[in-house]
Amino acid sequence: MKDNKGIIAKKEENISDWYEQVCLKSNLVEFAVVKGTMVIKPKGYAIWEKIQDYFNEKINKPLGVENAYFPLFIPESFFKKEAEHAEGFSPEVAWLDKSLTKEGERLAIRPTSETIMYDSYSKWIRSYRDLPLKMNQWCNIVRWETNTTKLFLRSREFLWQEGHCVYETEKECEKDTLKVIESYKKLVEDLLAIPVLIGRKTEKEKFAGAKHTYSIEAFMPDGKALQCGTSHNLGQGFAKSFGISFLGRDEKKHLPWQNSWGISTRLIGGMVMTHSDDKGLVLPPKVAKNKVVIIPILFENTKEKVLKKSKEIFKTLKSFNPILDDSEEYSPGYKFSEYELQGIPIRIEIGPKDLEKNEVVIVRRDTKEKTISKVKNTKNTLTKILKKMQEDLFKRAKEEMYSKIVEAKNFKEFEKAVKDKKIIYLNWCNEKSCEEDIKEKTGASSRCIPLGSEKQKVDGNCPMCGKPAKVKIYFSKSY
RNA sequence: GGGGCUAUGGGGUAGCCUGGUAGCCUACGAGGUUUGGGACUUCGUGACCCCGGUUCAAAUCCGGGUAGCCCCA
Repeated sequence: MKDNKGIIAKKEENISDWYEQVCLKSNLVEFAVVKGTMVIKPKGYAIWEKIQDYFNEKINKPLGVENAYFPLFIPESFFKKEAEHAEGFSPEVAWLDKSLTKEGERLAIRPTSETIMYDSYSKWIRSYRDLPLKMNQWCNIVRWETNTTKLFLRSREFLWQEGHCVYETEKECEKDTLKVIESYKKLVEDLLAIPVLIGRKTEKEKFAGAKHTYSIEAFMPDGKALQCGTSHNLGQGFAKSFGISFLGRDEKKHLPWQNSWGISTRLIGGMVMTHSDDKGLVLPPKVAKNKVVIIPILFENTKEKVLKKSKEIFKTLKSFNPILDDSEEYSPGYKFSEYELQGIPIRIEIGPKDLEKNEVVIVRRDTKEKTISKVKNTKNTLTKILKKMQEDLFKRAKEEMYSKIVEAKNFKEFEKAVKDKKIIYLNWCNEKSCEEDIKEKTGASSRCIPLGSEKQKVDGNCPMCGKPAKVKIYFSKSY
């Protein structure tokens, strides 16, 4: 192999270089001129569209959420109506240089759209008959990070969806907030085959301005957590600040309850890190646009026969959106490597020896496992292999994640676990000062308090500060 | 937020210390021979991140900017 065509860095040795090479060389994405921005190329955007399709169909629809679009620019005054929210986001907001409103007010580029959407909501909501109001928008947002940027995982501009709903009662609101985070878990696990832990964020890590936040957390091979989706119960705080109120069934004025929730193109990065290998991208079959590539093995004497058969088979496999690479400029070996780099889940080799036996060779991208199939069974065999591959990718990643979880009973164990790139599970005091202390001493931050664990009794004292333990929680380093 | 390293055709690099003709691999275009794990060959196109300074002369030295990577908080 000529070194500079494929991936040079090794996942085990230098995950950062490796990750960048996989993203760039598989043609998902490119660096753009401005720091922290990227060009998402067709191959990368196709993955985003798969996520959008799944989301629109399986999350929006069942919840009764409609898609809409709100503006990019937010007047400073809007932004400052909710104090906690404004403070939480202030270091990351990009402001326009010019004052573009008549009043000479500064404009922010949205880091999230609560404020601009709720201004509209305050005009739209008059009575309980207007509720629930359930809207989602697909858009780009800007968070002007000063830290290191990383393709998909940490960039100054990224794409996401943000759902924003308004309810008459706390109960309805909380029910949907939970339903969304559970649906996110299903999306990430079913579609992208990334296992996640699900839970509630601590006071320190919750969304600025929220009552509480739920999140799903994935764990990358380098032991760092990747927050993959969040669902915030906003309580009534934003409603109060933005003057959203409704006349209830009792003919009295009430404040509604709200939630907001989102997933972003970061998921693409998580998927790349989780499954890909030293040969390049590995795509879970469900997100692969082209599930199959057919490579005819062409020799001088048998070329025409093999090509003809390849074309026939190509036609019967339309439902897999196959690629037929019958170009004669490259050797088969070259093509094998190329499509492995691009992450096409299945390769079919058709050569003269196979033709004689009326067979094809089917090769799985993730395991390189070869299956010989009779031509007439190809479709069935492919369906089975693709299904198995999707399951195996998830299973393997899940086993890896659980193998990394360790329990810490004292500070030393905690410290060692962070160094060993583990996910730490512990009985914890739930105090902000303790969390800040842990972050400072070890670099780890809280991930989430597992859903359902909150009702369980927690014994003993916090191993980090000695105060009585109140919750079970996960800690780790994070992106 | 603090520190370090880097930037040369589309990709990977040599040259930089000690200033003077930008070399190689790959990709790309054309031709010929090939093809079951990145084939061979001939010819050709193509580059010193940006802005300043020093100098007869800057890829090379100096200052600033931008972008990427690593480490620490």
